Amino acid sequence: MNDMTIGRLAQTGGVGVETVRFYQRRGLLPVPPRSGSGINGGIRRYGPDETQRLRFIKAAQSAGFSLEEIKRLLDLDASADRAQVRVLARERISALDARIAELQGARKALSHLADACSAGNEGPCPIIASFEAVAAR
Amino acid sequence: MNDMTIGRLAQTGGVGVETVRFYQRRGLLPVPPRSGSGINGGIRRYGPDETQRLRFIKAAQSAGFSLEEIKRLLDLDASADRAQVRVLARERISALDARIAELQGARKALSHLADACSAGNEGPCPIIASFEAVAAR
DNA sequence: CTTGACTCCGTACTATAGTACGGAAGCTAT
DNA sequence: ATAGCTTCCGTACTATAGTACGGAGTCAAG
Repeated sequence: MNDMTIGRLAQTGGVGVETVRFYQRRGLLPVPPRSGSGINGGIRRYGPDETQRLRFIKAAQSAGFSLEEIKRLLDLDASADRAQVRVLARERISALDARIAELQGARKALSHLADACSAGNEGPCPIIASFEAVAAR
Repeated sequence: MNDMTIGRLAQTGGVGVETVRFYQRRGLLPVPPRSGSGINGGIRRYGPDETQRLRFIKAAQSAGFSLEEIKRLLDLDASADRAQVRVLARERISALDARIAELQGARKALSHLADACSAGNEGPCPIIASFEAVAAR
């Protein structure tokens, strides 16, 4: 079951080997013991738990969590502090709501800009002004 | 009219003086001639155009444009290439739509997580699993 | 006409999130 | 048993977007 090398893990997780090692240094991924026959032990093996963890990291990143925050979430996952989890989740939901609104405003400004520049192919097209006309609302 | 010092400009633009200078180095803000009496001229003065430019930079940043892309937009603003403006705007709109959808998915995952951890204040609360349960959809 | 705040300038440093490098050791297929 | 791909490890480098620093010059007010 725990039979993946770091290369396979990186591959299934959709990241690079160096990224896996980077996450290990940051404490986001456990460093399994080395099971082998070399002087310093051999090569490390990984299982599906690590793959899931990698996927979680990516999902949490896309939610706007920093690696530092993700580390807190992962540490919390092992604990029993439900209240703290709720706090972090709600904080991030508020931040997401704000960010989503901001991006929707930006989208409006951009489509306004595209419209303003749609007639013809020549002549000035006031980007700064038309962008801000909507961004200001 | 063009009577602001760099400090006032930064203040009205809601950024730091060093940020203004940084933008000047990057070509995002013009460096006005120095009008003064010193050996190397004196102090630079800024007007409302620069304030507007600063606001544009912030708005464009919130739309996800990098400073490099913003520089292209500003350069384009001075040109007459409407087609190029439309391309950049539409590219960014697509990226925004994707990002908004992503954030909405993340929001769903987080509220799922908050729900899953809402009963009581003790006991395990599987962050990784409950986050991914929704993030995967 | 000096004091104190502000400007100018180059250079260096910070944070975040990786990415690359180089050599030694380990593993695997022939 | 050896060639050649991987792993392991520390260290260094990259990109993005600033932020800080130190010394010299400038400006306005008292």
